[in-house]
Amino acid sequence: MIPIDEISFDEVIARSQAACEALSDEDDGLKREVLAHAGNRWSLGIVHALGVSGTLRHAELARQLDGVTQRMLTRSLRQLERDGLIVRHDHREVPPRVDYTLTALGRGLLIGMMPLWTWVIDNAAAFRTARTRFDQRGDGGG
Amino acid sequence: MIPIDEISFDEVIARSQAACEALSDEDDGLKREVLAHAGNRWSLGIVHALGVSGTLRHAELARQLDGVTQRMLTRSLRQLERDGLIVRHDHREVPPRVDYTLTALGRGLLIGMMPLWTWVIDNAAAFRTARTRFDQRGDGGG
DNA sequence: CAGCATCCCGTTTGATACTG
DNA sequence: CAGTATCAAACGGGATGCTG
Repeated sequence: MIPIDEISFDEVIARSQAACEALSDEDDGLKREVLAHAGNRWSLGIVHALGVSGTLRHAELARQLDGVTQRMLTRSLRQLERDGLIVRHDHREVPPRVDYTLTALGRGLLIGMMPLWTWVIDNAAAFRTARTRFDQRGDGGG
Repeated sequence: MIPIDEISFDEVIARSQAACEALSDEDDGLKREVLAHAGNRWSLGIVHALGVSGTLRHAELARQLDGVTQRMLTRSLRQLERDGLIVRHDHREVPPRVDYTLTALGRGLLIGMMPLWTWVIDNAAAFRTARTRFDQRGDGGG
């Protein structure tokens, strides 16, 4: 992977350029799609919960993502399944039993997200500061 | 940073857990917020274009993000500015001249996104395959 | 317990026209 | 050229009730 601390910003730009060029027009949509799905209210929580627990049932996920409705949970689950991030296993039993697991792709997402999380944590304060300054600037006018 | 290739999935999970715990309730919202903004149709393209070109004017951005409307470009720009990712520089000239530049925070985003892009590139085919299989499975059922 | 169908709302996105 | 205002469409998200 990329030892980010050891490369210059120009290097980053070059890599970013290369990465974006490697993605064709269609893949560019895919890129945003991934972000959009990840930006959904529950998708990330599902992937994370599944990553931590390994396998979870519908109700268990509903409990861990406290606040989610069945509708949205099912929706998110389907989306994630369609994206190949999770696997749905229907046991076909009389008391319905269905559980979900992360695929290799899903684990890859978790891994790929890590640097972003550490970045968010590291810059959470900066975000708030920027936002506050922007909000206050509305008065003084620029 | 994290030499991802050299750590196990369990390690990733542990780190992910730590990362999620490090984010408080409020910060958790921030996390999704970042993803949501990044998931916007144009935000990512703007950050990338700015990262590559350094400084761009409104019209130049509109050209590079071909397909964007003035409305959405301005909106995305404002959002990005509010998030502290870009800086707006109004030259206050008679033929209006305004240009935008990435902040350190914006460059950080670009850096943090890199692993995710490489992952998307590496797994673009897997995404399509998964989606296709999911779509076809609708017939066979079970 | 798992999941689907229906109705409903707010936000995002976009096409068009207008201002300085 | 940069930005705003308005109107309309698309989508995400949610509450409720029903099925197997």
